[in-house]
Amino acid sequence: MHFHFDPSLCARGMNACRLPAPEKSFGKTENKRTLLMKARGIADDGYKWRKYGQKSIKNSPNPRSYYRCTNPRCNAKKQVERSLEDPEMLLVTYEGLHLHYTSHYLLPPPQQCANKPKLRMTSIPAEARDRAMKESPALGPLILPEHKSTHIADDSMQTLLEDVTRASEGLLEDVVPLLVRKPCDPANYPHEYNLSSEEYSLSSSTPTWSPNSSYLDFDILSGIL
DNA sequence: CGCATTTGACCCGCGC
DNA sequence: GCGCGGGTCAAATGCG
Repeated sequence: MHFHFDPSLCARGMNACRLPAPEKSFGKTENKRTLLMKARGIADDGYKWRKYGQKSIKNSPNPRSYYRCTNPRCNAKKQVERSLEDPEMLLVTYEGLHLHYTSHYLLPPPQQCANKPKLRMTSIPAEARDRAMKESPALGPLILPEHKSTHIADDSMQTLLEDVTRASEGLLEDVVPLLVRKPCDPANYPHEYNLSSEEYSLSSSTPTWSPNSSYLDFDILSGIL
């Protein structure tokens, strides 16, 4: 399994992930990508997953859980297991493509967001923003100088969603946090802020998201857009 | 009652 | 051929 992990990002509360090249599995190249993300900061990926198996893995104290997209037309799967090095980290391996879009891309009218949290940009390092700007010009409207604003405007959000929607095929959708797609829906805040790590279970089909973590990791976006 | 989760059994590829 | 390990199936169980 190949992944690249930057501990400094996690130290800053980022969901530190890299998208490596597709892995080889069983002798053939598959559309398989592994993410490493912090358990308490993990975002709901917006899809409904059905757990269909769990296996204990040799030389690992942590079982691996197998999930399949509940959409019958869809062959997307993912595997989730805790990292050996850091039990707070999750290894999420996505395989296959979503053959459908999620309704989560639909944003409510801006006025409905008036009293709801907006995307915060403060935890995004300047170098990451600069790199994302260079590599993903489409994100330009989103990347605001910190001294001007710490929030993303609704129209910028719309721009992102349009770009993401255009670019999204399967795996991309998996790594776009639900709150990016639908930030104003109270249903996306199912857990209390003080959720303890003990309460978080890998058996849940809907990983938790913590409002204390950054919503949007530009390292992820710059890697996939 | 319908759907999701659990979990042991089964299948398959690989190495020896 | 055999054993091992990873992935999937499916019946049992739990839950809303």
